[in-house]
Amino acid sequence: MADETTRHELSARFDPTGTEAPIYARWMERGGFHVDAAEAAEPYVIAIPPPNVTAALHMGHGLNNTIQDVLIRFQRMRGRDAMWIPGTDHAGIATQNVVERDLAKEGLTRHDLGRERFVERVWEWVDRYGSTIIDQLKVMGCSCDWERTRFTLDEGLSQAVREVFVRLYEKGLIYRGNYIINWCPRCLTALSNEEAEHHESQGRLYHIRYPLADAEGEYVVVATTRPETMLGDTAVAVHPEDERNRHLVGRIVDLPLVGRRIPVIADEFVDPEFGSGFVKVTPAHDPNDFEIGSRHDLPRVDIMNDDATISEEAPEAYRGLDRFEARKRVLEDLEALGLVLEVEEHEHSVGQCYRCGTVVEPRLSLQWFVRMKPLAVPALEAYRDGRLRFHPERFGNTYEHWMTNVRDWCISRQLWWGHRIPVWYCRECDEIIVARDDPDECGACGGMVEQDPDVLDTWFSSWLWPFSTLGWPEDTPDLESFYPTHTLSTAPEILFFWVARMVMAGLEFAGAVPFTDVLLHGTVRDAQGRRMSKSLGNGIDPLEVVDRFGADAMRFTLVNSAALGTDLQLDHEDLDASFRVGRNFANKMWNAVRFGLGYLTEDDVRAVPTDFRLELTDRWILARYSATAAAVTDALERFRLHDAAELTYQFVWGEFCDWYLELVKIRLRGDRGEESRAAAGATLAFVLDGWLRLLHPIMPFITEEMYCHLPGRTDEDSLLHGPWTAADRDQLSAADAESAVSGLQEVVVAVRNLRSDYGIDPSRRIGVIVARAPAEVAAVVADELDGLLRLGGMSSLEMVDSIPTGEPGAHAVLRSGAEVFLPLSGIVDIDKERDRIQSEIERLEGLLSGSRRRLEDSRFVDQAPPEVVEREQEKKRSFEERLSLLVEKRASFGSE
RNA sequence: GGGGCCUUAGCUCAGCUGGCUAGAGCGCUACGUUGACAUCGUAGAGGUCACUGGUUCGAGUCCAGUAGGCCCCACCA
Repeated sequence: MADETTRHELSARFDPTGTEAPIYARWMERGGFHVDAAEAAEPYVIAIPPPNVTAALHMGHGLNNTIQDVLIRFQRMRGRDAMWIPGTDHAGIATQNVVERDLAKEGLTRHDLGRERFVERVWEWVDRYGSTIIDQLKVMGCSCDWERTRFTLDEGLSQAVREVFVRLYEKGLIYRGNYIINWCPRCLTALSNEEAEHHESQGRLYHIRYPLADAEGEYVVVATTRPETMLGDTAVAVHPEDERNRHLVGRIVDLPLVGRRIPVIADEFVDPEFGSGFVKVTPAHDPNDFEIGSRHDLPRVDIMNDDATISEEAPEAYRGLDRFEARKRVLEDLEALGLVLEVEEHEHSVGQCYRCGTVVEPRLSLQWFVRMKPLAVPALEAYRDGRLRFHPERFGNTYEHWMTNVRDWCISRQLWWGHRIPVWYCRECDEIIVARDDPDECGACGGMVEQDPDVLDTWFSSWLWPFSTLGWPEDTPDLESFYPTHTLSTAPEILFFWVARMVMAGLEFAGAVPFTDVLLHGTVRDAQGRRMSKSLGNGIDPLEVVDRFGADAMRFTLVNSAALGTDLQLDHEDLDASFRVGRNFANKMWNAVRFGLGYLTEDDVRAVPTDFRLELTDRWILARYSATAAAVTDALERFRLHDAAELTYQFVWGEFCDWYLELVKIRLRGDRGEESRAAAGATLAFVLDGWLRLLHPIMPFITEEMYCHLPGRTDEDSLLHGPWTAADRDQLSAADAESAVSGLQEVVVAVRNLRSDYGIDPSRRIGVIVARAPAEVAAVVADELDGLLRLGGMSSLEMVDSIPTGEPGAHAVLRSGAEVFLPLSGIVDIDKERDRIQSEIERLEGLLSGSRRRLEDSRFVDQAPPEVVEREQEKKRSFEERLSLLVEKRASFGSE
């Protein structure tokens, strides 16, 4: 509690401010989230997708970590040794960029500092800001095993990275070579295929004439979207079976602007149908051309520097120009020579650096690669034989497709921040040393060695996360107890970057699929459906939300809005509208408990309801609770968190608060004697306690707070370790009670309905007559008469055999078959009543005729399952019965 | 060029293996200070479940096609 209010003076409004932090502190003090390997009999493990160290929490984190916490808390309450491994990622490029930007404010570049000092500087940054996001997760209530917090660049994980590199190298799965990679000219590093995001963009296709060297006035026409790369052309290719052009194979072309003489070659790659059928071949700047070049042994002319300016390999006129500047210049010059035949608008996809958005340059470069095919085979198998499951399932297709078509992974980065590549080159001989420990000298000749200057792709450490965090490559007890983990929850966009690669690494190095279930949640979007991003300024700060509405309200809203596999929309301009649902629900819960506290005693809380003489409504709410608990459990087991939220919400608000609390008030006051009070008290306490449990995974703070407030409990108590649900303590189902209470609800609703139809003053209490109520409904109506009268604003409720005729009033026939009659002489207007009844008759007639049609169709009766037919017959009977009563009623009005 | 998803009340979406007299929250309208809750209560209006065809006793739910929107993958210059 924020203030000094005691149990009996809880404020009418729930204010999470000041209550959440102390609760979290209590959990931490008791070591509530830690699981020791030695005592983990039945572990349930999630490894957090490590956020970037420099990141600040955004709603995507909010959603993902709420999901994980719900799962962890659910399993913890069920008695599993639930362990959630937290940590952060060093995020190579992203972090280096952040620190470089910071340096830039001082007018410095990393080169001014030099490598060593720069890396020190990044570490300082990490030490200063690195724990921010971890602290923020705590504010959200995340129950991670904080003692196990890891960082992808810490000592242990670095050892794992090195071990993996060496093993793969020794196995021949890591190699170094000159290939076309994606180069970011701003970050000045190579990128993997996954790190180059392809976006459709409107570009131009330029058709350019290349004169034949030996025939004046004859040309071949090539088409390109990157004209500047022509400076590096070393051939022109046609398809070997291209009837139109193949006679030119072997001829020589004069490469304009450059003056190089290049051959016309034949290669299968060329599509004879596209354009003129000629392709310019630039082996150093295009992956296809590289392949063609390799097949034909063409020279590779790299015309670009690292920063994408034109290099010394190109004619002087273009040297030093930026690639886009060079493009313009090349076109102008070609234009001047009359060699530009045509310029076409052309939509094509252009790769961009996933960190800075700069257009990447496919470029020949000497890099390190991982051979992926051999790793993909077992990873694919694991999915196909069901050891790995995706939720929603459709992502399995995506996974399968990527795995089947996986290409080698470029893992070297020309950065300073990251795991240094464990490779040394001898200065004296050709020896390459790949080692677990830093070598002092060349093993072959004793010469001086020099370490490769590059670092590894960030994902080269992330892909080891599920086992490196547990101590691998050491054979630790943690690894023994907690690997493989169980569930992985993440965003679909890192399926390839991370998830797929973790599966590969897990199988290759730790001998098992790293997790059995992969949960891919949706994207958080703004009110216009746009992705939330810094640049659009449409993000929502989870901390602000927690501040204003409480972590529980945020968590509930997120879970409730995110149906499995669907995106969710939140309005950054109207947080109140976005998080109202959760806040209001928390308030509702608060007040329901507050009400209970006014009546419940310690004995009630300790009692077992079935020890008492339960009344129908008690048995009803116990049955409803039990059904809800089962459904919620099932939903959580199936990762349908949204259903779990929805189900508890409807139960707590729509059944427990709206009906049970209302009906039980009188009994709690003792108006019906101690026996009745005690049964009500025991039931109320039991159900209250029950749904606090069901909601604890989603709303841990308020449920814990309320739980500890129940009579006889103290802050020493906790829901953290469950048990999950007490529903199985007793056999609680009660079909008779359920149909009885729904009959009762119908009566109340009908009365309210009629009152509203006739505009009866809410404060006016009216007498009501009920006839033909089924026995169980009659019983519960009799039992709960007081509550019923209050709920329907009635002065009396009389049960009769049949409704008196000839008396003016409003009439309704219920689904249970009961008739409700409000004698309202002077208020009820005959015409209106007749119209009302007439339209109800018409509605029922429609339903009845549908029902009859079905039942008269022998195919339906013969082929539909018997229970469906039976249900249909019941429906028909009910429609007929209700209709006949209404028709009779109509007749009593006489004809117009 | 492949692959996937979406189209259900004014808005945001549920509706998983076909049986629905199609739901929720918000919004809207009317009414309400009945001692848990106005962050509330009661009632109401609002839907040819995008369209066309098929399978089926039965389709919002399955299949095919059409239209619109979104996403992922892809070396066609």
